Amino acid sequence: MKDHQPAAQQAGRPILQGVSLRGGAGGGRVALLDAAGRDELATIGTLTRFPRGAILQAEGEKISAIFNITEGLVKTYRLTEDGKRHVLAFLFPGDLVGLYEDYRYLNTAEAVNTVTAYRLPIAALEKLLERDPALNLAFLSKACHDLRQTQRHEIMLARREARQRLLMFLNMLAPQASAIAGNPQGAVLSLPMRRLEIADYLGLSPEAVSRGLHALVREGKLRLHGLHQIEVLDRGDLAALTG
Amino acid sequence: MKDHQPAAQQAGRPILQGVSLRGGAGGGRVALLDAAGRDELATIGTLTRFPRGAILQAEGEKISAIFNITEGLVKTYRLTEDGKRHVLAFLFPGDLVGLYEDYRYLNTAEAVNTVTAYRLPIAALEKLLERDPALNLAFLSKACHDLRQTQRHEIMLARREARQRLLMFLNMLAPQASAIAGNPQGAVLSLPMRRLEIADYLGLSPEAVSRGLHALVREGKLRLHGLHQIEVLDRGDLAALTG
DNA sequence: CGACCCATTGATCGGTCTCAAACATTGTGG
DNA sequence: CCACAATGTTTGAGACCGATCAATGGGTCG
Repeated sequence: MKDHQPAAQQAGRPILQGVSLRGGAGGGRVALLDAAGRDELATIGTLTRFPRGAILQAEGEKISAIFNITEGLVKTYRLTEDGKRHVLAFLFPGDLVGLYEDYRYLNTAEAVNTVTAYRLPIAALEKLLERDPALNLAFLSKACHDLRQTQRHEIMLARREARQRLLMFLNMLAPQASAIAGNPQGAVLSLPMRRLEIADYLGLSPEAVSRGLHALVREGKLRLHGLHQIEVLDRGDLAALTG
Repeated sequence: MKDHQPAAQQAGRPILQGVSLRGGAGGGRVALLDAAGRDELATIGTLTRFPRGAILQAEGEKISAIFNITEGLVKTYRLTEDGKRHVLAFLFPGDLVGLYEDYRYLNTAEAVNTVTAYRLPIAALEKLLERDPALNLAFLSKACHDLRQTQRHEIMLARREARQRLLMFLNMLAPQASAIAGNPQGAVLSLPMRRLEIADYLGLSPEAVSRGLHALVREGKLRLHGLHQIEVLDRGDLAALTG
């Protein structure tokens, strides 16, 4: 139970988090920027606030800035021609939003709950990256982190059964879980997103998500406290699926 | 990793390809390194040759170097505890192999056919990245490129029907296709990998891949010339799924 | 040229999607 | 503060699609 340290995040300053390319910290998520780097980003950035449902950036839109989340949860998604929506990632404080190609956003980014984020104009950011190698390295580290994360997501999607996708999903959220007093095996996961959003992330129907979760409850591995709090009773089953 | 031999010098020079972060080239895949950058990599690198089936690096192994492919095709995969194999990517000349975390490879990389690649020792590469901002930026560009590619792959996997996954797969290979003389609509795709490898990449059984391909043949959209050459008769259907 | 591996084809089974309806939660205005 | 309305969630029944198992045919490499 070493995690749970969002203490480092003041809502007022940029912060970049991820697993560093250099080892250390036992493979845990750490700050990729020192104070100087954060100050530099703060210089060019503007703190912005988004209510739930707000679109930070839309697929195909000409890029003007990327965002660094300091509070709240953001989802990025893409729409397919048959009207389905695929959620590519849930982004937390310390993450960057705004992958682009040919200076156009690839995905739509939407606030899942109330979000505060630093808006970093792309032109200023590029100049900064050109002249600050440390910042450049931090962004490279972050990109590699996101790449690893996306690969894990991909492996989740390759699982055929809803049950296993759900278990891997819960496992990915485990690091962010708060420990339960008196039960080191258990933890309470906070899921701010709706069932439909989970379904779009897992490539399932919301019905399948619901059925899967309740099946795990019946098996005695989970307990639901409302819709957005999940108590993991046996963390062993989850850990087995890290692959 | 016992079956690799140093290769002749003329087999290639380091080359890094991808869609640049800066626009230009109409979003096409371009060289991310200038001559100077390539020379720098050549200085620390060793050209190496791998026969089909050779393991360039194994999941969980302590990292010693990453590879820059100059010829041939590499697949990266991860094994799940139920014995299934998920292929994360097919890597072509101009690509990098060796994503790691905590200085251990995340995935296994295997040569699909005869491969030549530059072996770049990680320590030397890190030093180079520290003192050369241009190289650093090129690697950041490449990481973003791979991230976009992985997201496309993810969206493919989220498709429910085998037919659509196959179409998106062919569409991703389209840029590498050689045009057919006299038919601007058509192209010949080269698929060096086996059906099983395609299946592991698409999250399908090899039977489903076979059935899907032949269904497209029956519809008159494809023609097979042997197992590794696919002629695309109507490129329109593919383009519709760019996702 | 032969042996092995891979690719194809066929039949059955299982799991999720879909459609539909009951239920719970959230947000709103009186 | 409560009641109502609008979403969002859960549960059920049937259809569809790919996985699996099994067998045949074709390529490839020694």
